[in-house]
Amino acid sequence: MAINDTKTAILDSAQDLIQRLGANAMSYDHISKSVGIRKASIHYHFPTKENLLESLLERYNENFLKIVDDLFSSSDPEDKKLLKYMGLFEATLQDGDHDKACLCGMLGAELFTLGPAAADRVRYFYNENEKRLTSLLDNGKKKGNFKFKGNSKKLAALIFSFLEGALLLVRAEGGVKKFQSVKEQMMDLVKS
Amino acid sequence: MAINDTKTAILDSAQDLIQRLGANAMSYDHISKSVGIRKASIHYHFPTKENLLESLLERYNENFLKIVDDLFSSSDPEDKKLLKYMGLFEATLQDGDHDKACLCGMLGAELFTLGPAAADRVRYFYNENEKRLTSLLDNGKKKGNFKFKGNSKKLAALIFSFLEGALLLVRAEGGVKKFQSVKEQMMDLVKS
DNA sequence: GTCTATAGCGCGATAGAC
DNA sequence: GTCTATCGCGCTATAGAC
Repeated sequence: MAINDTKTAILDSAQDLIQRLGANAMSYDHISKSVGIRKASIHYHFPTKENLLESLLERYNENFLKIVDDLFSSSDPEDKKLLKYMGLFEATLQDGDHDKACLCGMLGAELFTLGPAAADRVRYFYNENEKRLTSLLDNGKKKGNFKFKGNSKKLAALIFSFLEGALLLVRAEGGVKKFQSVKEQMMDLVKS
Repeated sequence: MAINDTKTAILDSAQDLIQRLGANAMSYDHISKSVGIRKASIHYHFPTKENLLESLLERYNENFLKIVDDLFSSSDPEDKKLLKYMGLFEATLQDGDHDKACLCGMLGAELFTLGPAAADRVRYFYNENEKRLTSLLDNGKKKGNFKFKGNSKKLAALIFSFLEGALLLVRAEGGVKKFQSVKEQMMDLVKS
């Protein structure tokens, strides 16, 4: 197998495991079984678990933020962009074998068990998302696509917390259907 | 040491560890060091880890819901009750050594690694909180203490998701101060 | 680049003395 | 009720053959 294909397969497997079970329940053994190579071979590509986590977060952040940037630079009105943005989280939930939370949401719970480099990448993901949401809300409010009391930065943090929390909680009960209904409720709140 | 004192000390230590690090990073070894007894002695009180988790959740749910019930049955107006309810989560964050999330919020991330009895107790906590929030919002809307578009049940789920999410995320950056500011933003949204 | 084999540790759990 | 001692397993990680 070409080196990058194996690397990708390992990262895919690790990401799936973490999004369902968390980083502390993810192991080289699990990955090795799902990828079809031996534990020792994983160490060739990613010497330590901390190293694997860092690479995974780099890929995840880059991919996710790229999608957000494309979405937010489209010509849609701001309210529609927000709905689509929340749809990204909904899509995560339905990805593959189902019941996946956001990678960085899961790692937020386990934040104090991570190495400093991985923890920084989790923080980066939060900050970048809130930044982009803040300007979306700002622009939309100016144009009249949103109508809300309070300030855009605080509302951005609120919406992002809500999305990360909802993704975790609907896995316990309600699933995608419940996520959709609270998503719509969120839209109601920012348009009144 | 009297049996119940030791039991309590073990539960306290386990709860602290889980609220900071998660259930999969909590171990009998850590507890034994913090309580000052040997690992084997913990097994006398709680034969298995699953058993310990169930007892801990039973205590946590009972305590928390009792406080909520007292709070919601007071004579305060509904908006003040909501603010105080959100204050319970804020207090968790500042409890003891700091940076603690809600016990059931942490376990939500690790839900699929828990035994079925513990997972059911986590679900119970979510459902009971949303139930109580739903009727608070309903009552407050009727009396004019709240003004929001949409329906009370969905908004209750939204607020609860937000609180659990925010508690996890502000540990990465912002802490209590950030929690307070998004809490106020939430109040703004339900009163307009 | 992947393999076998193994080191070394921390984990949950048990047996039996006191 | 707490102790010492120990078991067996899964973990991350390394050495060295192919």
